[in-house]
Amino acid sequence: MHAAPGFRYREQREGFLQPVIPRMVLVPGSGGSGSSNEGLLGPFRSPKPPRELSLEEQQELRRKINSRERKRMQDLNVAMDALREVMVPYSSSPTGVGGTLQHPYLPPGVPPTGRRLSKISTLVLARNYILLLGSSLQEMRRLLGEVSIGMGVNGTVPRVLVTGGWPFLTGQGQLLLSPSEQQLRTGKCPLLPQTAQEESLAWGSGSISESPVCQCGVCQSPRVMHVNSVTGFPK
DNA sequence: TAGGCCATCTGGTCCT
DNA sequence: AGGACCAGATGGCCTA
Repeated sequence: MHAAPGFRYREQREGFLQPVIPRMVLVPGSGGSGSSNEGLLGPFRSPKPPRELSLEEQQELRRKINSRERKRMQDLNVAMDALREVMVPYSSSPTGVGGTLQHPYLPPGVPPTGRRLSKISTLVLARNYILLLGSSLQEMRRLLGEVSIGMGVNGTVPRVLVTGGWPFLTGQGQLLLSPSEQQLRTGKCPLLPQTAQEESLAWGSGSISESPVCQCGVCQSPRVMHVNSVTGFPK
């Protein structure tokens, strides 16, 4: 495993349960999410406990529940790591050919930190990546359409590229910019819509502010993550 | 030292 | 009944 700064794997320690379980049993109404049944003990806060359990049974049950939850979160982290592996080339490469490599999903001038992506950053970047792929696909379809029309050739363009089969952005709100275009727009996030119309299409209604840059501070990426409505991938 | 990020525990809710 | 999922609480580690 890699050991990027700020990255750690917490060891499994089943003994960690020991000081926790008594807390649950001995401190009525402690911890948890502020349920209204304060005063009842541990896992049996429901109005009618199904059946009596000994202290050992309670502890065993709590161990099982904790273990399941731990496993669930670990599985989630495995999936998150798998997603990171896809995003890592775009998040942690310090250099590229001929000098620094611009992060394709971070605004120009914002260097990758070299640290492991946080969960939220991973999700935001992955989302932007998907949007970019969709835009690229759309652009490719458009170019292929022009080529096929210019050549007077029908049926030679892969059908999936022309007719769809994968969600993508349509209309004038294309987020795809060529590298040269991106460089011309230094200082702005390359994924930002460039016009009011694009703004409306990309962010939908109810976006948060007039600032062109995401205010979340995660990656200074587009505001799409704050849009209330489901991301539009019109067919 | 404050803030960010994370793992874990815990109780509640929903589903099978 | 048991498992999955969720969100709040808590505490540890790390970085600026």
